[in-house]
Amino acid sequence: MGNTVATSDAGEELTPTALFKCLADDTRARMTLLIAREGELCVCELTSALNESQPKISRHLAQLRTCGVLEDERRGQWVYYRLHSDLPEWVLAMLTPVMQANQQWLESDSRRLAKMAGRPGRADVCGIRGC
Amino acid sequence: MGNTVATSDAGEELTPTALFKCLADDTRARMTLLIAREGELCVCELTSALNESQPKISRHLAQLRTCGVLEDERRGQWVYYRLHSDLPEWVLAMLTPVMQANQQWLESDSRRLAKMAGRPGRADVCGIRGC
DNA sequence: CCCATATATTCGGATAAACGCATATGCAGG
DNA sequence: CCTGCATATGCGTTTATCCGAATATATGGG
Repeated sequence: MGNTVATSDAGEELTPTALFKCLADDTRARMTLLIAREGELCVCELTSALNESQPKISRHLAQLRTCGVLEDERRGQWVYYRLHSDLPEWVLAMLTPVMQANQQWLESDSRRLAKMAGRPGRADVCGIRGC
Repeated sequence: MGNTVATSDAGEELTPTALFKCLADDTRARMTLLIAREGELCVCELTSALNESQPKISRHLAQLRTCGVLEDERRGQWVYYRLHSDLPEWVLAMLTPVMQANQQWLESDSRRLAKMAGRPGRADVCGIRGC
């Protein structure tokens, strides 16, 4: 089982400008806020949620990972992305109100995510919890 | 006395992406955080603080004004910029921790601002309060 | 009215960012 | 091993962004 935690460690220090640049794209902003809300999501979930091509999603994820905003972990055939565990406090303090106040902006994405068939690692098909 | 409050009103709604794009530039990020800290600053103060050309500062200020992040007010020969009074709460909630946690990142800018000679509307020359 | 200072805008040109498409890599299962 | 699904990356092109230099507008004062 190839479980690999990517300790990309962000290398560079995360300045305000660098962070804003990372988030200054529709795809990246939506993904980051979705991930902040859901805890973690794999590439195929993000592809469905944002309704974009897989290469596009993957390339933007790589950017967020390189910036140190996200970290990835492979579990079997899927790669899950979540907020980087070494993220400075102020980044979380910044992201939280943005996410909370913009739920409606994420609505169509979260609707597609909820409707997605065959989600890995979750109770599929049947949307009822504990089914 | 040509006092003019620019009610630019932001027109468009401020999405997370639009906001991040506004701030995704070193000049704009620095100016915005400096203004958030100082309350308001005029163009010549920002030009000194950031040590950049006046056209460059002015162009970036225009962008921040167009986005609805800043509002401007002319007082005599100077134009003062401050955070837009109609800014959604979540924008302030986002900016505040960024500003507070990155004082050191703003250090050289604030040092230049403090040392600036001939600042309008403030006690010049002598740096001592109540002088 | 003219000058000095403060600020805004226009114009090319250079650089970087984002995209679509094709392709490579990685893992699971038969 | 071979196939299928998930994910990543390389490449060429289009598009957006940023900049310096020059210039335009606005204000206040003699």
